[in-house]
Amino acid sequence: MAGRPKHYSQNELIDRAMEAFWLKGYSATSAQDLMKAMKIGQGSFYLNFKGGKKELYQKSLLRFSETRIKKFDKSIKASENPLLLIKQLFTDLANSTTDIKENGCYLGNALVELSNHDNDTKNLSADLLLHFKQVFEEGLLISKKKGLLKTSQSPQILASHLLNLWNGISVTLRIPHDKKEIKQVIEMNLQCLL
Amino acid sequence: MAGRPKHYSQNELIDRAMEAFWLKGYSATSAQDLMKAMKIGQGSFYLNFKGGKKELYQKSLLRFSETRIKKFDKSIKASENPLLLIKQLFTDLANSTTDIKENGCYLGNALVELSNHDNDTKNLSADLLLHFKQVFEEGLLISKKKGLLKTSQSPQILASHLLNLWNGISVTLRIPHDKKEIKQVIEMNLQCLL
DNA sequence: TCAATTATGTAACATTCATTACAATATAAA
DNA sequence: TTTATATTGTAATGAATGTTACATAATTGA
Repeated sequence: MAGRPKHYSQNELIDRAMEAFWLKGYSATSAQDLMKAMKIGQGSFYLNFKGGKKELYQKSLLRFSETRIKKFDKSIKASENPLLLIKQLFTDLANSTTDIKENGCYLGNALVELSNHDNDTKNLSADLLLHFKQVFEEGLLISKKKGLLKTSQSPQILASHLLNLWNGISVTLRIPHDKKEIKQVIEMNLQCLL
Repeated sequence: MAGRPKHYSQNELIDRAMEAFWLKGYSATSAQDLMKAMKIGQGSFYLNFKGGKKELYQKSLLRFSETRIKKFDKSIKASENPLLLIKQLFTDLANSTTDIKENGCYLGNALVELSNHDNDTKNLSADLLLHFKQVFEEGLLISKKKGLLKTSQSPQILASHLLNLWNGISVTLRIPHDKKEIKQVIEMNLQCLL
């Protein structure tokens, strides 16, 4: 117990690595890219992440969930009208005011790229996306109790629909498009939340 | 003009390579994987595809479009009721009777994996997906003329919705799910085609 | 001040990667 | 049969990969 102090916290490192991974995906982001993004050398890299690149990536997926999705979860639970928050999430996505921009969903990208050749990481990203879906369902259940959601469609199916919409838009935004059109599509897809 | 005859047609090679790419994606599929799948050596590989792996991949994307999407296009144009064909496409997707199974959309995978680090290939896959969308729109226009599509929503927006639904389901299917639930989601999303 | 401990930076490593070079092989036309 | 031409298989190449080893540096507690 003592020793030379670290320059950075591990979470800072992970956040910087996440930026790099988000930009180019897992395979195309080299260990050198990562160390450059984290501003550390190889020594520190393999000291902090003994599992190397793969461990770092998985930790970045977890951190993504534990920051952004948890944040959304809390705001849903604290909100007077969760339906509005959900709608806002999607209009923000279309407006690219979030940092997702044209880089897709961080979890969805992992799911697509690593399916069929890294089962551990695939399962991890899938689990985290399922958690995202649960947050949707929670918001819908609360809304239903409050009388804000009047449709007879079950919150479970609606949550599944919302996760699917999220996955779709995250991909569709990477295709050249008219913003208005995407917004209309989103609005159409949210009509069921009445 | 003479010389030793080829063992295979180039399209046969591309089809076999496509299987390999579909399974593991672009980066994770090595040139050796490809030659093994195509059952040829390095000599033949670089003779047929002078641009190497990248050229082969792009040709596989084009071939995907020129076989499957064109096939769908023709059946749409020949159909009495294009709406039914569109619905069938999605229910087939949910049932995984197509060869997409859990490997996602071949074009969508390319779009997601290669965005932000290979612009040529990204643009190619995006273009081909836009063509897919046009086929949807065509089917909707025909249906409207025939009086099969009664909604006031424009075919353009509906086509955009269908492409987005396709992108979404292709990703969502990779998450552990209940088939019934996905089918309900699809049905809900096709309600607008009335 | 010295020892123990932890972090950092550099050099080296083995492996894999996509690709090239080239000799051997097989066919068609002359 | 010979010549020209095209395909195939093998060996080799050079660059990039992720990772390990280790000497150096910085800090705390004794």
